[in-house]
Amino acid sequence: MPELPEVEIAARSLAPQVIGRSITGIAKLDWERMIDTPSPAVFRELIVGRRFEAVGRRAKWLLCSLDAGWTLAFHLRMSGNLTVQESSIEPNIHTHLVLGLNDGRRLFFEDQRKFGRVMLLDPAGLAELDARFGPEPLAAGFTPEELCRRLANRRTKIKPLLLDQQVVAGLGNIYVSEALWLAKIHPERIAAEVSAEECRHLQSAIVSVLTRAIANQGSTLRNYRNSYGENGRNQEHFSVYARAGEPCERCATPISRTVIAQRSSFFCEQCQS
DNA sequence: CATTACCTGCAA
DNA sequence: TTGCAGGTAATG
Repeated sequence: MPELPEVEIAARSLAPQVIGRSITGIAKLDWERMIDTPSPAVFRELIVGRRFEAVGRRAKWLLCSLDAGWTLAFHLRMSGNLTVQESSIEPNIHTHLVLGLNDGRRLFFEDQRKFGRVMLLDPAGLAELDARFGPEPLAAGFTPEELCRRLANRRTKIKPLLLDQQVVAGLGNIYVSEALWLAKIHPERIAAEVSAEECRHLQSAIVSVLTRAIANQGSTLRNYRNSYGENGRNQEHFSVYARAGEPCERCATPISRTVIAQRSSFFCEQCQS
């Protein structure tokens, strides 16, 4: 899926297209299991007439603030896409939710693999969601010291630990591999054994990898598009992800691929230790 | 910690 | 046909 940069770009591109618009109705909903909460019946009832006031992000959730304190939350998981389409465009078989907007356009939630989720939250529900995640890596609170504290005493490998959304919010398989390469840390290192200095490098590597990905409009491997339907370009700038066998850009050693905690991991065995 | 489940499509 | 894919939750 979309990781933090892709969700951030999805939110930024969606915002100007929906803010101030109201939801006139549900034009299509053919996979009710994607509505996590409330029940699909209640969701159908509450969503009509709601007005978009803001669009943001927390971890990998895209959050639409609606009137009356409601939040419409989307998780794109592996293959989800949110786009705004003209009234003449018909949804395809992978578009499972279509919301009508009062400017005649429609918001499409397309999701080939059907892992995506939608929630309509009241303020308490939103607070509960927020509490499930660690710090936002691009916010002021994400300091080297904060990251160090979160790695301390953890006997697990650094790579799966960084995928844990309670440790740092929004990282996924691509950007963890990229950040560990930039920080020259081997993905199988025990988290607690990462030194304070390495931790500082890792914190700054996470920030720069994510910042660059956002500047490049996110990474499009397969399904990801922004809310105008446009591809990201960051996949052209990967240093290690999906580049097994290609030369490391620092030392020319072929990039390795291995499986750590059931996920593909890419790294340079020469310059990451 | 690992395994399985959730889904579909694509490339080897 | 098999394995793999940007994620996460629920199991041993």
